[in-house]
Amino acid sequence: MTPLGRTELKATSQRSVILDIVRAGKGHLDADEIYQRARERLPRLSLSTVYRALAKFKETGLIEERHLDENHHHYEISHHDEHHHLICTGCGKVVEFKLPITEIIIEKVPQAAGFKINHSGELSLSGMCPDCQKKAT
Amino acid sequence: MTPLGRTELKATSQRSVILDIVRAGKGHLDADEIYQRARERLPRLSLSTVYRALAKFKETGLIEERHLDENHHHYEISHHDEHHHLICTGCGKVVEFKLPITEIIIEKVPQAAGFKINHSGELSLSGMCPDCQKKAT
DNA sequence: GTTGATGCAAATCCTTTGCAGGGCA
DNA sequence: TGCCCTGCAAAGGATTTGCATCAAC
Repeated sequence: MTPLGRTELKATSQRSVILDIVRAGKGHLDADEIYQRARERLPRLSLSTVYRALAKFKETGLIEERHLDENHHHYEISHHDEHHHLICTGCGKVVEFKLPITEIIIEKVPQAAGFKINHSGELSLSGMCPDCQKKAT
Repeated sequence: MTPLGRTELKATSQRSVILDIVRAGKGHLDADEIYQRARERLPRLSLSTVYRALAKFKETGLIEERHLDENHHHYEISHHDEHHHLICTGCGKVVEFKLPITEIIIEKVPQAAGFKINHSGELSLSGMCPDCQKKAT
């Protein structure tokens, strides 16, 4: 079986399909969406396998868990640059952008002095995109 | 019964106790913690009342819901200035700080142009505080 | 052959809802 | 009085876990 990145995880077909889907999903899929898509290729797949695979991937740093909204998680392949999300409350569109928030904070926030902020610092803002603002009028 | 801020909500003893606790909790209590504390004063209180009161308070803008961690919500009295949280992964300490992230983004992120970012934009970072870094060595 | 991964079902956690009774305006 | 609020119990969605089986190393 093709190895999964450079991890020590046992490579199974389930895992490679799941990882594939997360990769193709451009980062904004939740567990259930991943499950639905994976099932088209592996009809006997179970949801718990999806959760367990995602947990392992997260543990080894292959993917990251995001909290775009309040009720469940979304997953994306780990990037190495710091990026964040802006979600339109109108149409649900997700805009990804880069900004070194961590640096900005270290620089401007005295209370953060000495804190070792980890890479997974995440910023999710919501707002209304130009299109939806027009529609709303 | 003492009115609850300047809202039109019906004032009940449950609600005033709950609001009191949220206020005293300095913003980092979840529903169950609020429930436990409120029960000391109102032994017959039910958890659903807590959830319903929090929902109402949120709706009227009296409090805000935060997503400091992955599994449940935290509540705090609405502030009028934009502030964010830095959570220590070692001891769980929460440091609040002020920073006009929204402005910074509008200014530096081209993709955000035209977006109307709403006030509730929130940033939660995690990291390790100086004390915990020492202990970890 | 071992060890870790899977599928299934049941369990758990957090939150919401239905309903009948009760309290504030 | 009328309407909103409450408590209780049951329902709901997301995620986790126990267990026997199975596949990767």
